[in-house]
Amino acid sequence: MGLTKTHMFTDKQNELARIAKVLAHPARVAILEYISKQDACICTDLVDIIGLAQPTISQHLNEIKKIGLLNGTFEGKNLCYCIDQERWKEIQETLHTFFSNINRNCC
Amino acid sequence: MGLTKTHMFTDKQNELARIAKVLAHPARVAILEYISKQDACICTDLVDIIGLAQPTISQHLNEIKKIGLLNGTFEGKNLCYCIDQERWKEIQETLHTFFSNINRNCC
DNA sequence: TTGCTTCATCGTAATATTGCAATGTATAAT
DNA sequence: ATTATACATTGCAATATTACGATGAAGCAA
Repeated sequence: MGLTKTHMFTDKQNELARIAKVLAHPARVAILEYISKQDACICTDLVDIIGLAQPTISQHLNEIKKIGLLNGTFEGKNLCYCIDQERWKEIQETLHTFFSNINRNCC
Repeated sequence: MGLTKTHMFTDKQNELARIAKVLAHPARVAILEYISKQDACICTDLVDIIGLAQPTISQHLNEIKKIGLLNGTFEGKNLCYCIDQERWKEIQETLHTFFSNINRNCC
C-alpha cells in the first residue's frame, strides 16, 4: 500500500494526474512562472530567486523536465532552461478539455 | 525537511499548487469525471466503478471537498455528491490564467 | 429490537515527496 | 595546473500520501 494503482485508470486519467503532480508544488509553479517571464533565456538565478538550496531546485527542474515542459541547452558552463512551447500548449489543451467536459447537474 | 516551504511562495502559487495536488491522483480525476458525467446526482457506485476500497474513496472525496469542488447532500442513508459549479469555473479560470501568462522566448 | 446499508474515521503499513549537505563533473578563468 | 563557477547526483532524514482492515455512527427495513 502507499502505491498508486495506476493500472486501474485510463491513460488519459494517469496523464492528467502526472501533469498535475508537477504543478502540485509551489516551487515548481514559481520556477515555471519565472522562466516564462524572461525575455531572454536567463539561467539559474533560480536558487537566489526562489530561495531553496541548489540541489532542491535542480530536483524540481528535473520533475518539470520529466513531463517535457523544459528544454535545457548549455551555454558554456551555464545551462539555459526554457519552456517547450509545443508541450506547454498540449498540456494547456489537456487541462482545458478536462475542465470543459462537465455537465451541469443537480444540487 | 520533507516539509514544503509554503511561506516562501505567493498566495497564488500556493493556491495553484493546492488545486493541482487534488488533480494529481488518477482516482480523483476519475471521480471528478464520473460525477460530472451523471445527469442526476448519483452517489457512491464510486467504489464499484473506480475499484478502490470504500475508505480510500472516502478519503479521496475528502481531498476534493477540501478545495471546495464537491457539494454533498444526504438523501436518506445515501450521500449525494456533486460538483460545485462556481468553484469549478473559478479553478478553470485560475489554471487558464496561469497557462496564458507565458511569453514566447528563446531556444 | 435486530440486522443491513451507507458512509466516515481511526490506526497502521508501504511508498513517495521534499529538502539539503556532501560530493562529483565539467567548463571557464587565472 | 589551480581555482572558481554552475550545475547534477548521491545519500539520508523528515514529512506526506496512498491504501485498506477494523470499527463507528446514522438511517432504513424487518
